[in-house]
Amino acid sequence: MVTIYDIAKKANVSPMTVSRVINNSPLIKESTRLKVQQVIQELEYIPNKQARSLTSRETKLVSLVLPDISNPFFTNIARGAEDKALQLGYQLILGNTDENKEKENKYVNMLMSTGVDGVLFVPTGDASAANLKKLIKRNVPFVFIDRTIDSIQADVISGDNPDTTRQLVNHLIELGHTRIALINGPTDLSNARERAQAFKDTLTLAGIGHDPKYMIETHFRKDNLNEIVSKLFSFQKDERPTAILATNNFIGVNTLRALRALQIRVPEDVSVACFDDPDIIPDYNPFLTVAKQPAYDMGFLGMQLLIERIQQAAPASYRKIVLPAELVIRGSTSPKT
Amino acid sequence: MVTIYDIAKKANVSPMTVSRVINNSPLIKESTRLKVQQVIQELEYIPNKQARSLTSRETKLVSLVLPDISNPFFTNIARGAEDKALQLGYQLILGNTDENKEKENKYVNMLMSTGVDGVLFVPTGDASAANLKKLIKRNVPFVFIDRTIDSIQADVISGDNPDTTRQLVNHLIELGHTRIALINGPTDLSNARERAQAFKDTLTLAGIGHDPKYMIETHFRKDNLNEIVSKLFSFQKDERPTAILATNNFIGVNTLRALRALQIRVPEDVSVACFDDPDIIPDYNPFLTVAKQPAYDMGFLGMQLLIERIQQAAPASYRKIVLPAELVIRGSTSPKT
DNA sequence: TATTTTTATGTTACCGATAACATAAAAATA
DNA sequence: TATTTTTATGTTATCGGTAACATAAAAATA
Repeated sequence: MVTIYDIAKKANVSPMTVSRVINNSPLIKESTRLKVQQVIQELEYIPNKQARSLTSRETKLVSLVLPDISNPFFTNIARGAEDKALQLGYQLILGNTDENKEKENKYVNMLMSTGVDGVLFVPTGDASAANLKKLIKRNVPFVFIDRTIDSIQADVISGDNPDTTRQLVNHLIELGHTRIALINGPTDLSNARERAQAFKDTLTLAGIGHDPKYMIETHFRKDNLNEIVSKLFSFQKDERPTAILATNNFIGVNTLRALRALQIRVPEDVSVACFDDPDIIPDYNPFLTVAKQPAYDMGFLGMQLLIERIQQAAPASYRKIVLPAELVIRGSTSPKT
Repeated sequence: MVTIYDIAKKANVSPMTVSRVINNSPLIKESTRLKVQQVIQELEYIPNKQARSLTSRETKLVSLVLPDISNPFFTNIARGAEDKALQLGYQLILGNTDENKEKENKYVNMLMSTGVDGVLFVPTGDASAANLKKLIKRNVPFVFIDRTIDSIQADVISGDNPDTTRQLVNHLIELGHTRIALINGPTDLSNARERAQAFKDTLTLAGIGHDPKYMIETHFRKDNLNEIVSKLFSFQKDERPTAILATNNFIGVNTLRALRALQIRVPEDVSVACFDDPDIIPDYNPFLTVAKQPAYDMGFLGMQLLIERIQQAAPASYRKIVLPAELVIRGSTSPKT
């Protein structure tokens, strides 16, 4: 490996002079600069970042810890985050937690050892607090994305959960639905809690009221929901839901599949809407009515907040950026029959 | 930051003893080991990987350089690669080239500086050779995934391009199509070349023959193909293609969109099939007939080959693993009318 | 008990860069 | 020309680990 010592020897200068040239120090004579740069070119020298970070105390590495990159919502977040990171000279380390606290813990430990300068973080649940406290102790800044942890202060980028829920529920109400079921993620996640609350509030405000039997809690993962859905439809005919709101794309698709397995037609027998598009390149005939959260922008802005924080260019008080979603009405929702 | 020196002082041993405990050296007295481990726990010591890699000459970082993580084909590759990396104790740095040689070059330079132990590489084209030669010079192993570069030797994981093309073309032929157009990626990419060749061969073998006017070259990116498609349909009626084969998912969707814009119906007026599903969670009613390449496995196996290579556990001769695709027939292809 | 061997621990130097200080050369001033 | 100031370069120590060698303590052997 070519080092500054090799360059120094060949250029007849001290290693420190080479270092100065590399770092564009202004106190270098033009002739020396040229001579050294020439040798750098010649030997194809590339600075060793590990050595550098030992003194500089920064690695120019950041991480994005999220549940599953193959969820298109997170795929877009990742793309936005990587774009911003590259633009600002950082490299992105990716981690998939699968909503699993042990995996999350493993990543946090590895990342601290690797010395990442900061983490864009989608927590797996309230138990993430312990992991985040480790980061705080080590002075590793992080930014919450999509979800927060009440007990931990940090910058936040999230969708507008109350407003988005309201949009979706009101869309269903406008179609004449009154028995609307909510299939939600685990309520130890802030976004699931906020969506559940807004769901109830919106129904109450519309004078419909809510009933716990229509509010189901499951996971934000690919899963089989046959049992849950069949239970919803085991009610008496005039008690069965005529619409289902799924609080993320995986739940939306899980629900569609369960309905198909149970031979319940969509939208004839039941309307279905969800948060986030399951398709990243909407196909010819996308089917699901969704509220599209601006995932790419969330990743992009999140990375920006993070790097500002890393470079101490951020205000002392934590920022919370809430982005609106766009309702896209498609074939999976129709007027109540 | 807590270092081995802090541990050493508190435990009344030398830093080297601490280092030995951390690395499970067998020459440590049990009582010392316990004492040191106790202090490590107490001070929540975490080893500094940068310092370590300075002597060990490995960073336990690997990179995946691909065109665009938001293409579901590559999303799945990424997920597979990350899973394997984590399993073997490596962290994954992600890079999106957007099929752009300059971006690719930028990543390669950054990665060498960062000191990644290896790279899983989807080259952007023949011009990638220069970048790869830099890696070779620095002794950074890499594995090709999806595409190769003729002039560069390395392990390879790819789909079975000839066989997959054959499956798709034969499916169209069986439906009665004879005027089949190919909308392909740039033929300075090995996969595009192989697909073009197999396309011609399959048609020839079927006694249909091929015509350059039905073979279009474009990009493997999201793009507007209105012009290209409208040209194909500007032929006399009995010369117009009745089927289109797109060589990746983006081209497939681009084509569908162009056809819709031109009010050409699918599959009534023209059948469309492509490589790789555009949807990662196939929606309720996926439309496109596709050949699904096993992207997750490609990423997983690719990472395995790479890490074997890094750890010098690989055979001297380069390995090439070719994985078959699965034809999924859906509504975008139908018998010729 | 003295000597050798084994086991456990410590010392020193180094990985590749840079910060902080020291010094030499050149330019400006007296 | 001598002295001061400025500019350019060099030296030394350090970041946090570990390899290689050195040495001390304990155990085994003579």
